Amino acid sequence: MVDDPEKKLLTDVGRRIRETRAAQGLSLEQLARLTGISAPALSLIETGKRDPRLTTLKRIADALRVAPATLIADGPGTAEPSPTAPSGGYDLGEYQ
Amino acid sequence: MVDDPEKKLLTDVGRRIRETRAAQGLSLEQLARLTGISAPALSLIETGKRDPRLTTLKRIADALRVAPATLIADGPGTAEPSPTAPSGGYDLGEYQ
DNA sequence: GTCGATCTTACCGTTAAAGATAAGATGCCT
DNA sequence: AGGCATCTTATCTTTAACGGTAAGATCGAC
Repeated sequence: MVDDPEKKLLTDVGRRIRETRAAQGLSLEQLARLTGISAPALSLIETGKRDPRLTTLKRIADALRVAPATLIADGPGTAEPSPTAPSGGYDLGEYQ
Repeated sequence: MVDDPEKKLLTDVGRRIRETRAAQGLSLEQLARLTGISAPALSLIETGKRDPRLTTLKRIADALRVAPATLIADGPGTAEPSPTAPSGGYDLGEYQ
C-alpha cells in the first residue's frame, strides 16, 4: 500500500490521544463530556478514521491537560525548532 | 468578552504560518502549489478565519519544512512532555 | 493616473467533520 | 447463561472545510 503519510499522522495522533486518556483512567464517555465531542466522534479520531479540525484537537488537549503540540509531535523530541538543515542542505526547489 | 480561546488558537497558528512563509519568501500562490491547498483557503487559515483539519496543517507544515507541532505551539517553550503533574496536584474531578 | 503583484472576500459545488441515536461487538464479572 | 460497561460502526442531519473562480482591496513601481 502507499502508506499514506497523512493516514499515519491520523493514527499516530489518535493513538497518542488514546494513551493519554487511558493514562488518566477516562472512558470515552467521560472525555466526551469534558470536551463536548460525542463519544462516537472521539472513537473515530482515536482510531485514525477521522481527520479532526484544529479546534477539535484543542478541546481534546485541554480536557487531557496537555499541550495540543504534544498530541501531534510524533517523535520523542519532535517539538524543538529543528530548522531542518541549519544552512547546508538542499533548499527546496525555490521555484517560483 | 469571552475572548474565545479557540479563536485565539486559530489566529495564533495562522500568524505563525504567515511568519514562516514570509521568512522563506513564499507567496500565497507558491505555497498553494506546494501544498495543493488553494490560495484563498490559505489566506483564510492565515488570518484565523478557518478551522483547518489536521492533515491540512500537516501539508502546510511539510511545505514549510517545519514540524506540525511547531505551528501549533503558542508559547516559546510549549512542547515539552510535561507529564501532567508528576505526582502531586489535583488529578481532575475523577467524576464518573 | 495605469499597470502588476499580492492578498482578501464572496459565491458556489463537493466532500467530510461533528452531533445524535441506535445497533453491533467486545470483555468482564457474578 | 445474563447483565453491565466500554468501544465500534452505521445511519441521518447540519454545518463547515476545501477547491475554483471571480471580484475587490491594497501596495509599490513606472
